[in-house]
Amino acid sequence: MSKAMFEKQVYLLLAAIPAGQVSSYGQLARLAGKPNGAREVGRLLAGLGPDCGLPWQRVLNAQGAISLPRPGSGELQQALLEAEGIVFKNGRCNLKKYAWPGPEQV
DNA sequence: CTGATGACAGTAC
DNA sequence: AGTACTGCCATCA
Repeated sequence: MSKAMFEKQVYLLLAAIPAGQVSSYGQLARLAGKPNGAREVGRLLAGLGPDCGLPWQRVLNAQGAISLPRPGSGELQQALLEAEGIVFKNGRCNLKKYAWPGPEQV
């Protein structure tokens, strides 16, 4: 039951991330109610698929880098984020600058 | 049930 | 700053 709520919260938060901003697995997990459920968030996104209709590409790890198991998808994600205005630096972006929710949202 | 794995995170060196 | 180890939680063999 809580599990369903958790994934629902994750979907909601994911859909709430505005273009040009990114969030981390741990951040979403924390907002969803699981401070240490980062892995569950990643598992959830992995089960969704590339065309689930949600901005899964706006979710990065705590280092602001792409953690996709398949390099091909990683390239796609980076391209999508760059199309939204995210500037990548050596495979990483300024998480502090694009982090959501930022200090102004909190 | 036990052990291993994973789109992670935090701390230690 | 970059690498290594450990911790958490859920799923799979």
